[in-house]
Amino acid sequence: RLRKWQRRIRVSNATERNLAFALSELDRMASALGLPRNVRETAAVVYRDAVDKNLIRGRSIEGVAAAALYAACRQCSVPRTLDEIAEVSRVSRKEIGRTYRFISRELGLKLLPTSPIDYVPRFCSGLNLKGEVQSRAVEILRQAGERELTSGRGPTGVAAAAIYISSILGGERRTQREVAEVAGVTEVTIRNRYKELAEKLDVEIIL
Amino acid sequence: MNEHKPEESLKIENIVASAKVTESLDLPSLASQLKDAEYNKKRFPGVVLRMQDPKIAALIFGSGKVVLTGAKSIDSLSRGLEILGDQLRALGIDIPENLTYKIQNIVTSADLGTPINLNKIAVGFNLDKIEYEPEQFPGLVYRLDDPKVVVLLFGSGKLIITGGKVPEDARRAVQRILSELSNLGLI
DNA sequence: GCTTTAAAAAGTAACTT
DNA sequence: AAGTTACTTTCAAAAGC
Repeated sequence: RLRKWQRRIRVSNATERNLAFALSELDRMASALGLPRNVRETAAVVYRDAVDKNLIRGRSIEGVAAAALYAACRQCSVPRTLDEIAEVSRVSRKEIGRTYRFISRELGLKLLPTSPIDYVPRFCSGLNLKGEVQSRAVEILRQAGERELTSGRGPTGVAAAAIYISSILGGERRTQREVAEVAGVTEVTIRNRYKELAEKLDVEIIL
Repeated sequence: MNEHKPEESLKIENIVASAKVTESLDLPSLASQLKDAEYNKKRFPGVVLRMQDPKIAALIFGSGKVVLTGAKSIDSLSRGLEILGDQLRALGIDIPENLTYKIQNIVTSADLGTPINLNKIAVGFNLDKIEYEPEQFPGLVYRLDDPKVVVLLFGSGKLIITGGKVPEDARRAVQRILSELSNLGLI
């Protein structure tokens, strides 16, 4: 019947319109965060999967888009914190986190907790630190992980402390304030993590 | 102190219970007559009454139903309800002598006595019963089906068990977690 | 889902001294 | 840099938006 066709067309239009809006949102947020294309594409796949499983019901397109982008960053090993995603979204950090948990579970994303190591490249380039300093920071974090110095600590704080230490070891010292700035944590946090790493990893530093 | 007997470290930190003390209550007059009462209908539909003796906070509703929170033992919870009943009777309200209540949630703390690696637990335990986002919160959230409680595990080995209805739920939860950790060689 | 209550855990944040 | 306060997470009930 004609009615049926009109309805299909209407639904189809709405669906396409919503998808187009979601994709433009993903692109807008990704651009604001300077994310590479593969992350945007991953986010688009996550979003489409969420739509296919009707996970949008009762949720805002923007919320799901933001959660999809957050998940995509983690899947691609270029994590952004919930706060960073929230900064370029109109949705609150709390809502993004809640939606992320939901789609993550429903889509079976099985994402492991974010590793501090994944933050090293971004933070180091933000501090103009060479690859050698970067490698040393990664090594410090690897050891820290083995010695249980990362349990319960914020990944960004631990990564920042490791970078602070490696920048000194590599003769390219960055102040706690500079590192804190790019890592988005306070100097107090860097100090606490740094003291812990320094004493438990016998990485003696002469200042 | 409790290093070798996690079960002896169990401590009830808070009990939430509900009860029905009468058929209906006039909250505005209650709020004005009770000393430590607080009432802002715009903010919350119930009267908030804080008791000092057993340090308990009571939420009193117009339906005659009440919620008690803050009790650290079932005994103090009972005493708190009795005191609330007496205070209402002192205001000339008919309140039954033997008030009954229902425990809705018990929050218990415990200590495994040994630090634990949350990352390894996050990998070893059933992924869909666990949530561990150190960026957001330092504790690992573990949802058990039996007993039906939620446990927060910390790197220090300390735990918070919540959602239980009886004290025994916390003990069983700790027992189960201890065996699961030893089965995985994580403790 | 939100509002209000209470309480612990450990990390991080924001102020004040 | 030390202290203090406060917020993150979990839970449940209540009446109503």
